[in-house]
Amino acid sequence: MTVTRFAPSPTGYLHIGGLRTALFSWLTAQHNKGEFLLRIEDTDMARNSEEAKDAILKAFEWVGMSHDGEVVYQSKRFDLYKKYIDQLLEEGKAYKCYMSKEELAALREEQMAKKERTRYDGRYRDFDGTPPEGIDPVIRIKAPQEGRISFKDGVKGEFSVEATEVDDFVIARADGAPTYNFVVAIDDALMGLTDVIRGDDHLYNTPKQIVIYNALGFALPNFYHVAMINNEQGKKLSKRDGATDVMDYKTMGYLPEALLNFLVRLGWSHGDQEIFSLEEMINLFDPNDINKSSSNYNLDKLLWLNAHYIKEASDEKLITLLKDFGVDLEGNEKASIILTATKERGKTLVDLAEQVKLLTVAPESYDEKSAKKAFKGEAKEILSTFADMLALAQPITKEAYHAVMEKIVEEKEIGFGKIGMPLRVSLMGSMTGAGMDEVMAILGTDETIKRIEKAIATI
RNA sequence: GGCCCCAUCGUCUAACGGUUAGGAUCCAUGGUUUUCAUCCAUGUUAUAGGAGUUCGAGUCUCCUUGGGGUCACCA
Repeated sequence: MTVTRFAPSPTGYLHIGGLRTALFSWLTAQHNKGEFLLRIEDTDMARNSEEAKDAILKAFEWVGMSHDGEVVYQSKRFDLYKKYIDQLLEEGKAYKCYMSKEELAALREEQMAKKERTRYDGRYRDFDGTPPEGIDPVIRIKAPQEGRISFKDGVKGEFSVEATEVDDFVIARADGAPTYNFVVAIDDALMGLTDVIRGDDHLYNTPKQIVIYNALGFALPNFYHVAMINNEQGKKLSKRDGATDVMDYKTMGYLPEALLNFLVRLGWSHGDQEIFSLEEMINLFDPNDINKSSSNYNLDKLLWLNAHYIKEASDEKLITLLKDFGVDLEGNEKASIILTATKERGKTLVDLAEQVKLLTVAPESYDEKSAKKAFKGEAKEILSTFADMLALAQPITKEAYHAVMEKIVEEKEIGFGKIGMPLRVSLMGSMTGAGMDEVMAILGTDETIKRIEKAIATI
């Protein structure tokens, strides 16, 4: 059975790039009817935070990517890691290193001065003398000293490094706490991972983890190292490039399906297809099809996708979503007609909420340019006559309102714009928006007349 | 700096070594719409540069350039 995972460290919010690799992992699991596990990498007690962990979990909930089984916390597995450290020590595959941090720093500086690669020199690898006083040793793994460490990567292809590139790295700190590369290898193996899909910033951790897999006799999973997402200039994505926190997208009025559709197309494609439902993604996704090159983040496409998913969304769904944006249409008998009049005009839920408010809340003021253009000449008189005609006709449907408009155009022998423009500004405050007949049907006769009279008073 | 990875329209991407280098987005223009938006149609824009292999290179090789990653008792 296919088992994949996402393994964030709880030091901040869920990053948009992290969500993409998580999505790739999740899709791989779903496609193969396998499992997608979640593991919190909280071995660094100093940097962890409970809030960060909750924020990550919340983001997953929002996008609807559920994980299988219980969330695994590395901080609760220290006994387990300790057992493996002791085992390696016993088998002579790991050893205690008494080098102080100062000595290590000095060594590093020396190597840098000689423009060499900085690496531990293995001085305690075969040490059997008397250890120096007052130093709590770290535990280092005996990494191979010659040959190459190689593996097949599903994205990058065959990948290998010189064994000399991997030094005897620390697997347990002086205080006994295990380190990242050590616990990742153990957990990935013990949790039964078949496919490890992660950012390619982990590419160089893989040889280290392979050293651990080999020392402990674990079978290797398949590795997929996905290239990073950069900003539009091809530079590393930072906060200055806009939102990097997944939950910011919720605040900005994006639908999770739009965000996921956007992300799945970064580094992956299926012919000319742009729109993917979750089901289609699951059916079509294969991590072996992930592109090697990094991709750049660009908001245009996300906005386009979001507009698409808003147009597709059902009224019930939009009613629920809009509640977070200050608009409550629950129980409003005109909800449906309001949404059909507005949903094509909003690229985000924020936009959509504004459009809805234009209809449900009378304009406070009139856009200066629009008013100047619309409230001139005989506009005042036309509006007044129109209000009278409405009061008399008491139309209800959109068609009935349209008939009244046609009537005034005919009787006064004017163009449609002569009534349309001033009416629009009176009702909406500016010259844009939904069809007038639609708007009036939503407002109702009383409210329409009220807004017209208010406008007339300002002319 | 050492080691490694990457390179097609502005952006996301497609193209058994053989296509007029395709689609989407963006932008522009036109149509529909009394307006805006939607929708539809049309158009502009790309194989980073240089060698080589080949009858034939976006695709294979090498160099250059550019970008990225990584070199912790962080994860």
